[in-house]
Amino acid sequence: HARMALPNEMAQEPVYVNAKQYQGILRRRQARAKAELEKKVVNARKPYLHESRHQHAMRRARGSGGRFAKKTDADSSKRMAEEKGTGSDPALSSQSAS
Amino acid sequence: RNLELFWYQQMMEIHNISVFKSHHQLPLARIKRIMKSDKDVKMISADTLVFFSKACELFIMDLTLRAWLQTEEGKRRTLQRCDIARAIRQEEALDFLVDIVPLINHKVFFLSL
Amino acid sequence: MEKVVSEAEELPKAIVRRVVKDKLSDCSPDYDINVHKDALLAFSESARIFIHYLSATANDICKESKRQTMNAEDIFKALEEIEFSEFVKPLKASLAEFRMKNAGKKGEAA
DNA sequence: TTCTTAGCCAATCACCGCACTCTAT
DNA sequence: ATAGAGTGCGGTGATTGGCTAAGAA
Repeated sequence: HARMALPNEMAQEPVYVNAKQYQGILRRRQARAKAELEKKVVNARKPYLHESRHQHAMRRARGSGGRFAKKTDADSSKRMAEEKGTGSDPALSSQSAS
Repeated sequence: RNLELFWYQQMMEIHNISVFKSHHQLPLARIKRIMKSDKDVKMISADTLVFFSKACELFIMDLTLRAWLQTEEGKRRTLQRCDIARAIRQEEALDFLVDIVPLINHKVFFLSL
Repeated sequence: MEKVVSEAEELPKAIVRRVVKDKLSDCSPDYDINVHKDALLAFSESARIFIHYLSATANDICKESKRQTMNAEDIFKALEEIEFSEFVKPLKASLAEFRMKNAGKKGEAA
Protein backbone atom coordinates (compact mmCIF):
# COMPACT_ATOMS: atom_id res chain seq x y z
CA HIS A 1 0.00 0.00 0.00
CA ALA A 2 0.94 3.61 -0.52
CA ARG A 3 2.92 5.07 2.33
CA MET A 4 3.90 8.63 3.10
CA ALA A 5 6.91 9.96 4.94
CA LEU A 6 5.57 11.62 8.05
CA PRO A 7 8.11 13.84 9.80
CA ASN A 8 8.68 12.39 13.22
CA GLU A 9 7.68 14.75 15.98
CA MET A 10 10.79 14.47 18.10
CA ALA A 11 13.36 12.72 15.99
CA GLN A 12 14.78 13.73 12.65
CA GLU A 13 14.22 10.32 11.10
CA PRO A 14 10.76 10.30 9.46
CA VAL A 15 8.24 7.56 10.05
CA TYR A 16 6.33 6.03 7.15
CA VAL A 17 2.57 5.89 7.54
CA ASN A 18 -0.48 4.79 5.61
CA ALA A 19 -1.19 7.39 2.95
CA LYS A 20 -4.91 7.45 3.73
CA GLN A 21 -4.21 8.35 7.32
CA TYR A 22 -1.50 10.88 6.52
CA GLN A 23 -3.84 13.86 6.19
CA GLY A 24 -5.73 13.05 9.35
CA ILE A 25 -2.54 12.70 11.34
CA LEU A 26 -1.23 16.02 10.10
CA ARG A 27 -4.60 17.64 10.81
CA ARG A 28 -4.55 16.46 14.40
CA ARG A 29 -0.90 17.46 14.72
CA GLN A 30 -1.47 21.02 13.57
CA ALA A 31 -4.62 21.29 15.67
CA ARG A 32 -2.49 20.40 18.67
CA ALA A 33 0.21 22.85 17.66
CA LYS A 34 -2.41 25.57 17.35
CA ALA A 35 -3.89 24.79 20.74
CA GLU A 36 -0.45 24.74 22.34
CA LEU A 37 0.34 28.08 20.78
CA GLU A 38 -2.76 29.94 21.79
CA LYS A 39 -3.68 28.29 25.07
CA LYS A 40 -0.38 27.12 26.54
CA VAL A 41 -1.82 23.66 26.79
CA VAL A 42 -0.49 21.36 29.43
CA ASN A 43 -1.66 17.96 30.45
CA ALA A 44 -2.01 17.95 34.18
CA ARG A 45 -3.27 14.57 35.29
CA LYS A 46 -5.11 14.98 38.53
CA PRO A 47 -4.15 12.41 41.15
CA TYR A 48 -7.86 11.73 41.54
CA LEU A 49 -11.05 12.77 39.75
CA HIS A 50 -13.47 13.53 42.58
CA GLU A 51 -12.75 15.14 45.89
CA SER A 52 -15.64 13.33 47.58
CA ARG A 53 -14.41 9.92 46.45
CA HIS A 54 -10.90 10.80 47.56
CA GLN A 55 -12.20 11.73 51.00
CA HIS A 56 -14.24 8.56 51.10
CA ALA A 57 -11.17 6.43 50.33
CA MET A 58 -9.07 8.22 52.95
CA ARG A 59 -11.77 7.83 55.58
CA ARG A 60 -12.34 4.12 55.05
CA ALA A 61 -11.32 1.33 57.35
CA ARG A 62 -8.26 -0.57 56.18
CA GLY A 63 -6.76 -3.93 56.98
CA SER A 64 -3.16 -4.07 58.12
CA GLY A 65 -2.15 -4.85 54.52
CA GLY A 66 -3.46 -1.48 53.37
CA ARG A 67 -6.52 -3.03 51.72
CA PHE A 68 -9.98 -1.67 52.29
CA ALA A 69 -11.76 -3.56 55.01
CA LYS A 70 -15.41 -4.44 55.36
CA LYS A 71 -17.44 -1.87 57.21
CA THR A 72 -18.31 -2.90 60.74
CA ASP A 73 -21.10 -1.33 62.75
CA ALA A 74 -18.43 -0.56 65.33
CA ASP A 75 -17.03 2.36 63.32
CA SER A 76 -20.17 3.41 61.48
CA SER A 77 -22.15 3.90 64.65
CA LYS A 78 -20.68 6.93 66.33
CA ARG A 79 -18.91 6.04 69.56
CA MET A 80 -19.54 2.48 70.49
CA ALA A 81 -19.78 2.28 74.25
CA GLU A 82 -16.30 0.83 74.70
CA GLU A 83 -14.10 -2.24 74.39
CA LYS A 84 -15.31 -4.95 72.01
CA GLY A 85 -11.95 -5.97 70.56
CA THR A 86 -12.48 -5.85 66.82
CA GLY A 87 -10.88 -9.21 66.43
CA SER A 88 -11.47 -9.15 62.70
CA ASP A 89 -8.47 -8.26 60.62
CA PRO A 90 -8.99 -9.81 57.20
CA ALA A 91 -5.59 -8.68 55.96
CA LEU A 92 -3.23 -11.56 55.51
CA SER A 93 0.48 -11.16 55.05
CA SER A 94 0.17 -12.97 51.73
CA GLN A 95 -1.50 -11.24 48.80
CA SER A 96 -2.38 -13.98 46.40
CA ALA A 97 -4.76 -16.74 47.33
CA SER A 98 -4.24 -19.08 44.41
CA ARG B 1 -51.57 -27.97 27.12
CA ASN B 2 -50.55 -26.15 23.95
CA LEU B 3 -51.13 -22.86 25.67
CA GLU B 4 -48.75 -23.81 28.47
CA LEU B 5 -46.15 -24.95 25.95
CA PHE B 6 -46.56 -21.70 24.08
CA TRP B 7 -45.98 -19.58 27.16
CA TYR B 8 -43.07 -21.75 28.22
CA GLN B 9 -41.44 -21.14 24.86
CA GLN B 10 -42.19 -17.44 25.12
CA MET B 11 -40.54 -17.31 28.50
CA MET B 12 -37.49 -19.12 27.15
CA GLU B 13 -37.34 -16.64 24.29
CA ILE B 14 -37.45 -13.72 26.67
CA HIS B 15 -34.83 -15.32 28.87
CA ASN B 16 -32.54 -15.80 25.89
CA ILE B 17 -33.01 -12.19 24.92
CA SER B 18 -32.16 -10.91 28.37
CA VAL B 19 -29.11 -13.17 28.49
CA PHE B 20 -27.95 -11.89 25.12
CA LYS B 21 -28.43 -8.22 25.79
CA SER B 22 -26.11 -8.13 28.78
CA HIS B 23 -23.17 -7.46 26.50
CA HIS B 24 -22.08 -3.95 26.59
CA GLN B 25 -18.98 -3.32 28.49
CA LEU B 26 -18.53 0.33 27.55
CA PRO B 27 -21.01 2.97 28.75
CA LEU B 28 -23.08 4.18 25.78
CA ALA B 29 -23.52 7.64 27.27
CA ARG B 30 -19.75 8.12 27.38
CA ILE B 31 -19.30 6.94 23.79
CA LYS B 32 -21.99 9.38 22.74
CA ARG B 33 -20.30 12.26 24.55
CA ILE B 34 -16.99 11.45 22.91
CA MET B 35 -18.62 11.37 19.47
CA LYS B 36 -20.48 14.62 20.10
CA SER B 37 -17.28 16.42 21.05
CA ASP B 38 -16.67 16.42 17.29
CA LYS B 39 -18.52 19.46 15.94
CA ASP B 40 -19.24 17.66 12.64
CA VAL B 41 -21.34 15.09 14.47
CA LYS B 42 -24.92 16.19 14.93
CA MET B 43 -27.35 13.34 15.48
CA ILE B 44 -26.55 9.80 16.52
CA SER B 45 -29.07 7.00 16.19
CA ALA B 46 -29.38 4.31 18.81
CA ASP B 47 -28.13 1.70 16.32
CA THR B 48 -25.09 3.78 15.49
CA LEU B 49 -24.27 4.23 19.13
CA VAL B 50 -24.35 0.49 19.75
CA PHE B 51 -22.14 -0.10 16.71
CA PHE B 52 -19.55 2.35 17.90
CA SER B 53 -19.60 0.93 21.39
CA LYS B 54 -19.01 -2.59 20.12
CA ALA B 55 -16.45 -1.45 17.55
CA CYS B 56 -14.56 0.38 20.26
CA GLU B 57 -14.57 -2.70 22.43
CA LEU B 58 -13.28 -4.80 19.56
CA PHE B 59 -10.61 -2.22 18.91
CA ILE B 60 -9.36 -2.31 22.49
CA MET B 61 -9.24 -6.10 22.36
CA ASP B 62 -7.37 -6.06 19.05
CA LEU B 63 -4.84 -3.56 20.32
CA THR B 64 -4.46 -5.58 23.51
CA LEU B 65 -3.66 -8.73 21.56
CA ARG B 66 -1.08 -6.98 19.39
CA ALA B 67 0.51 -5.28 22.41
CA TRP B 68 0.61 -8.56 24.31
CA LEU B 69 2.60 -10.10 21.46
CA GLN B 70 5.22 -7.44 22.16
CA THR B 71 5.04 -8.12 25.90
CA GLU B 72 5.77 -11.77 25.23
CA GLU B 73 8.59 -10.96 22.88
CA GLY B 74 10.15 -8.95 25.68
CA LYS B 75 9.66 -11.96 27.99
CA ARG B 76 7.84 -9.76 30.47
CA ARG B 77 4.70 -10.23 32.53
CA THR B 78 3.66 -6.58 32.57
CA LEU B 79 2.15 -4.98 29.48
CA GLN B 80 3.62 -1.52 29.24
CA ARG B 81 3.20 1.55 27.10
CA CYS B 82 6.09 0.72 24.76
CA ASP B 83 4.41 -2.59 23.87
CA ILE B 84 1.45 -0.63 22.53
CA ALA B 85 3.71 1.83 20.75
CA ARG B 86 5.55 -0.99 18.99
CA ALA B 87 2.32 -2.79 18.15
CA ILE B 88 1.06 0.40 16.48
CA ARG B 89 4.22 0.68 14.40
CA GLN B 90 3.87 -2.91 13.31
CA GLU B 91 0.36 -2.64 11.82
CA GLU B 92 -0.35 -0.21 9.02
CA ALA B 93 -4.00 0.18 9.98
CA LEU B 94 -2.90 1.64 13.33
CA ASP B 95 -0.82 4.42 11.82
CA PHE B 96 -3.40 6.99 12.92
CA LEU B 97 -2.11 6.45 16.46
CA VAL B 98 1.56 7.20 15.82
CA ASP B 99 1.35 10.54 17.60
CA ILE B 100 -0.96 9.31 20.32
CA VAL B 101 1.41 6.63 21.64
CA PRO B 102 4.97 7.70 20.78
CA LEU B 103 7.78 5.19 21.06
CA ILE B 104 10.15 7.37 23.01
CA ASN B 105 9.29 7.97 26.62
CA HIS B 106 7.37 11.19 26.40
CA LYS B 107 3.86 11.67 27.64
CA VAL B 108 2.65 13.88 24.84
CA PHE B 109 -0.98 14.01 25.60
CA PHE B 110 -3.75 14.57 23.39
CA LEU B 111 -5.82 17.15 21.64
CA SER B 112 -9.30 16.09 20.85
CA LEU B 113 -10.05 15.31 17.20
CA MET C 1 -3.24 26.36 31.09
CA GLU C 2 -5.96 23.82 31.11
CA LYS C 3 -6.59 20.24 30.33
CA VAL C 4 -6.73 19.43 26.63
CA VAL C 5 -9.49 16.86 26.85
CA SER C 6 -12.08 16.76 29.51
CA GLU C 7 -12.01 13.65 31.62
CA ALA C 8 -15.70 13.32 30.76
CA GLU C 9 -14.61 12.53 27.20
CA GLU C 10 -12.36 9.72 28.31
CA LEU C 11 -13.49 6.17 28.87
CA PRO C 12 -13.60 5.12 32.53
CA LYS C 13 -10.28 3.57 33.50
CA ALA C 14 -11.74 0.61 35.37
CA ILE C 15 -13.84 -0.39 32.38
CA VAL C 16 -10.98 -0.16 29.91
CA ARG C 17 -8.87 -2.12 32.37
CA ARG C 18 -11.51 -4.85 32.57
CA VAL C 19 -11.72 -5.19 28.79
CA VAL C 20 -7.94 -5.32 28.48
CA LYS C 21 -7.50 -7.80 31.32
CA ASP C 22 -10.25 -10.06 30.01
CA LYS C 23 -8.53 -10.15 26.64
CA LEU C 24 -5.15 -10.76 28.26
CA SER C 25 -6.41 -13.72 30.26
CA ASP C 26 -7.72 -15.03 26.95
CA CYS C 27 -4.30 -14.48 25.34
CA SER C 28 -2.34 -15.91 28.23
CA PRO C 29 -4.48 -18.33 30.23
CA ASP C 30 -1.56 -19.97 32.05
CA TYR C 31 -0.28 -16.95 33.96
CA ASP C 32 -1.58 -13.48 34.77
CA ILE C 33 -0.43 -10.42 32.84
CA ASN C 34 -0.15 -7.10 34.63
CA VAL C 35 -1.00 -3.82 32.97
CA HIS C 36 1.17 -0.76 33.46
CA LYS C 37 -0.73 2.39 34.40
CA ASP C 38 0.55 4.38 31.43
CA ALA C 39 -0.32 1.48 29.13
CA LEU C 40 -3.89 1.66 30.38
CA LEU C 41 -3.91 5.36 29.65
CA ALA C 42 -2.62 4.67 26.14
CA PHE C 43 -5.40 2.11 25.57
CA SER C 44 -7.98 4.62 26.72
CA GLU C 45 -6.64 7.41 24.55
CA SER C 46 -6.24 5.17 21.51
CA ALA C 47 -9.82 4.00 21.87
CA ARG C 48 -11.01 7.60 22.01
CA ILE C 49 -9.11 8.50 18.87
CA PHE C 50 -10.42 5.37 17.17
CA ILE C 51 -13.99 6.51 17.83
CA HIS C 52 -13.27 9.88 16.25
CA TYR C 53 -11.46 8.33 13.33
CA LEU C 54 -14.26 5.88 12.58
CA SER C 55 -16.89 8.57 13.12
CA ALA C 56 -15.26 10.99 10.71
CA THR C 57 -14.82 8.29 8.06
CA ALA C 58 -18.41 7.10 8.37
CA ASN C 59 -19.64 10.69 8.15
CA ASP C 60 -17.69 11.22 4.94
CA ILE C 61 -19.14 8.07 3.43
CA CYS C 62 -22.64 9.11 4.47
CA LYS C 63 -22.34 12.55 2.90
CA GLU C 64 -20.75 11.05 -0.18
CA SER C 65 -23.94 9.10 -0.85
CA LYS C 66 -26.02 12.26 -0.31
CA ARG C 67 -27.93 10.95 2.67
CA GLN C 68 -28.41 12.92 5.83
CA THR C 69 -28.50 10.30 8.54
CA MET C 70 -25.80 7.72 9.00
CA ASN C 71 -26.77 4.06 8.81
CA ALA C 72 -25.20 0.67 9.45
CA GLU C 73 -23.88 0.30 5.91
CA ASP C 74 -21.95 3.55 6.26
CA ILE C 75 -20.24 2.19 9.34
CA PHE C 76 -19.36 -1.11 7.65
CA LYS C 77 -17.98 0.77 4.66
CA ALA C 78 -16.04 3.03 7.00
CA LEU C 79 -14.54 0.04 8.79
CA GLU C 80 -13.37 -1.35 5.47
CA GLU C 81 -12.05 2.04 4.47
CA ILE C 82 -9.89 2.31 7.57
CA GLU C 83 -8.89 -1.35 7.20
CA PHE C 84 -10.74 -2.79 10.15
CA SER C 85 -12.97 -5.04 8.06
CA GLU C 86 -12.29 -7.86 10.52
CA PHE C 87 -14.69 -6.07 12.88
CA VAL C 88 -17.63 -6.18 10.47
CA LYS C 89 -18.70 -9.75 11.14
CA PRO C 90 -18.82 -9.55 14.94
CA LEU C 91 -20.56 -6.18 14.62
CA LYS C 92 -23.32 -7.68 12.53
CA ALA C 93 -23.80 -10.27 15.24
CA SER C 94 -24.19 -7.57 17.85
CA LEU C 95 -26.65 -5.78 15.58
CA ALA C 96 -28.90 -8.85 15.56
CA GLU C 97 -28.54 -8.92 19.31
CA PHE C 98 -29.60 -5.31 19.64
CA ARG C 99 -32.55 -5.75 17.29
CA MET C 100 -33.76 -8.74 19.31
CA LYS C 101 -33.61 -6.75 22.49
CA ASN C 102 -35.51 -3.84 20.95
CA ALA C 103 -38.14 -6.10 19.39
CA GLY C 104 -38.67 -7.85 22.70
CA LYS C 105 -39.23 -4.52 24.43
CA LYS C 106 -41.62 -2.78 22.08
CA GLY C 107 -43.77 -5.63 20.85
CA GLU C 108 -46.41 -6.08 23.52
CA ALA C 109 -49.40 -8.19 22.45
CA ALA C 110 -51.33 -11.00 24.06
C1' DT D 1 20.84 -8.11 42.92
C1' DT D 2 18.06 -3.21 43.98
C1' DC D 3 14.09 -0.44 43.54
C1' DT D 4 9.74 0.70 41.32
C1' DT D 5 4.91 -0.29 41.10
C1' DA D 6 0.38 -2.74 40.09
C1' DG D 7 -2.93 -5.49 42.37
C1' DC D 8 -5.68 -6.10 46.16
C1' DC D 9 -9.72 -4.92 49.06
C1' DA D 10 -15.12 -2.71 49.19
C1' DA D 11 -18.26 1.88 50.43
C1' DT D 12 -19.86 5.70 48.90
C1' DC D 13 -21.84 8.87 45.09
C1' DA D 14 -21.23 10.48 40.19
C1' DC D 15 -23.03 8.78 36.35
C1' DC D 16 -25.37 5.47 33.39
C1' DG D 17 -29.63 3.71 31.60
C1' DC D 18 -34.24 4.33 30.95
C1' DA D 19 -38.47 6.63 31.26
C1' DC D 20 -40.70 10.56 29.51
C1' DT D 21 -41.67 14.90 26.80
C1' DC D 22 -40.61 17.94 23.04
C1' DT D 23 -38.94 19.15 18.63
C1' DA D 24 -37.47 18.31 13.77
C1' DT D 25 -38.24 16.14 9.51
C1' DA E 1 -46.05 9.46 11.24
C1' DT E 2 -41.11 8.28 13.27
C1' DA E 3 -36.74 9.16 15.68
C1' DG E 4 -33.39 11.56 18.30
C1' DA E 5 -32.27 15.44 21.76
C1' DG E 6 -33.20 17.02 26.33
C1' DT E 7 -34.50 16.21 31.32
C1' DG E 8 -34.97 13.96 35.74
C1' DC E 9 -34.98 10.25 38.52
C1' DG E 10 -33.37 5.90 40.88
C1' DG E 11 -29.91 2.21 41.04
C1' DT E 12 -25.33 0.93 41.03
C1' DG E 13 -20.59 -0.11 39.90
C1' DA E 14 -16.39 3.04 39.11
C1' DT E 15 -13.48 5.37 41.93
C1' DT E 16 -10.03 5.17 45.39
C1' DG E 17 -5.14 4.76 48.49
C1' DG E 18 -1.69 1.99 51.76
C1' DC E 19 0.93 -1.86 51.86
C1' DT E 20 3.87 -5.35 49.74
C1' DA E 21 4.68 -9.10 46.65
C1' DA E 22 5.80 -9.16 41.94
C1' DG E 23 8.54 -7.94 38.48
C1' DA E 24 11.27 -4.41 35.63
C1' DA E 25 16.01 -2.97 35.47
